[in-house]
Amino acid sequence: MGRAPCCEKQGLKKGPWTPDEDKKLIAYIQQHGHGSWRSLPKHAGLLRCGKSCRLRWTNYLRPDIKRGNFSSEEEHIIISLHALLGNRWSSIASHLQGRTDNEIKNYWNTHLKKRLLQMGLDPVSHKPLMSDASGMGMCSKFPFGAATHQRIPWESSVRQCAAPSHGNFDITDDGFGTENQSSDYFLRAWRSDAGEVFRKGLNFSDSYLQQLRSCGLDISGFLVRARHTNKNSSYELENAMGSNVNMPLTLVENQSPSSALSSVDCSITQHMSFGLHHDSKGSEVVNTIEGLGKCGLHQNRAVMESAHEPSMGSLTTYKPVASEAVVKQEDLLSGGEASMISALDYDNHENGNWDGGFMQDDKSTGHICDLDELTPSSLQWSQAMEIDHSLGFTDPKQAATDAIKKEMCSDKDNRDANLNGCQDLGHMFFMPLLAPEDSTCLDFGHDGTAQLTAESELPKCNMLGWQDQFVSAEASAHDGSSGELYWSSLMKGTVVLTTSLQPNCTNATA
DNA sequence: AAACGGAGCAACCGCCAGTGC
DNA sequence: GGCACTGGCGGTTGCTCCGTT
Repeated sequence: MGRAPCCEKQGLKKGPWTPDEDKKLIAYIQQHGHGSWRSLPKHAGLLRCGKSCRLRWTNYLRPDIKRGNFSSEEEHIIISLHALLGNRWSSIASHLQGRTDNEIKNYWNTHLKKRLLQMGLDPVSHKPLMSDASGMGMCSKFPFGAATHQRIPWESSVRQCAAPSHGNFDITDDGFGTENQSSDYFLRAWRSDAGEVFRKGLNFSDSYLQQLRSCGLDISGFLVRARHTNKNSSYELENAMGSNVNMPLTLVENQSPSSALSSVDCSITQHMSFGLHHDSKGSEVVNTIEGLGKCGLHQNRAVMESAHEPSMGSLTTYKPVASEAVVKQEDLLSGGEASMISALDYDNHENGNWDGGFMQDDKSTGHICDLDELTPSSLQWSQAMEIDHSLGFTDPKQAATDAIKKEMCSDKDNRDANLNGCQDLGHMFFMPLLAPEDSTCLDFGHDGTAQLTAESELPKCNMLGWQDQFVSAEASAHDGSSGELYWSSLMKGTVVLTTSLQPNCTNATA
């Protein structure tokens, strides 16, 4: 196999390796190690060049090579890392035990690249393809492609659902003004025909949910019903598929990473709106907006539609935009100012200039409003969002993250690309600002990795504490040892946040 | 059954960075 | 600093397999 040799060297064989050659190579390396690849063929009795021997060994004969199909998790990691690292196959391979760069490269070119194209994503930039010239049916039918931000999974789901029953799914001209900010974009989507499908779903009519399922849409992570079950423990959540799960640290979804590409992103953020905040009086009514504030997600960054049912507490569905990020608020605040803050609202404009502000609970309305007097300038935000500054959290475990950081941030261009890549992928980062100590919250940090930490060692109410909780829970959902790696992959630009946090989580999609 | 074409993938090529002299 | 050598990496090739016509 392989192409014909372009320059035959005297007496050196090229082309496919025979079993006999493989045996010789394996036997020699097992006994002597490979040493100098240049001299190896001679010593091993092979009529090959050293380079060919090295390639054969590293790509095929090495004992720790993992053969066979790629798992969904591996696919997920490859896509995520490719979004961040590009065609740096060896770097990607270093995060996949037993996989070679060559194998990953081949798998990308033959499978994953096509899959992204089918999803309407440019396999190079991982951004949406433009709808006009691409000729892709989905894009031309549903003009989401013109949006300025990453097409996120929810949008695809809306499209899929809308396709059979809602032909007039044009949200580009609906009287909502000309702004193209993501929040408005989602608002328009929400008010569209397809959005109505979801709004109707709020009724939780079994027959209607069945209809939604029958049109091929996975809405399991989209609609959530919440009820505070008792004073001390968790909120009971019921998603649209009728499954019940318990907070804290539980995802509605329990699906494979590959299927998560279509919806899990939503489910996690929905959880963020619940269960984060324990009412000090143990009230049965969940104030979802307050919950949003507590997790650092500003309501204006989400399309929200809520219905209050006295018997069930609040029922809220929303979808936040993709460009949320973590900021270390201590860099911008001092003293008592922090106590006024209930949320962060921030985004990154195309020019790399961070913008944002602090949010405060408005007790009169129950909503969160801008806290203008504390809103930092764009310059301050830009400085705060500098990855080595605010996103490089100081932590005793920092040494464990250095290697990854070095790889990600080897130069400024790469560093910026990495940061932007995360945002472009719709990766959301949350910070549990001033959350009460008994709160339960998921936090997705940006320092690239995290160590597994015993529960008793978890710091309360700080960034790394939440991070560790996540990792711990995640590790328990997997096999313990993979938690750290998986977390690392998540933090390196993953498309979605996925997997269940508790192994006994009800599978909503079953 | 034969021809065809696409998919999959092992293997090669050229380039580059690191190292030692 | 310049050169040669080595190993590593990403892009590309072309053979084989397999499904379709």
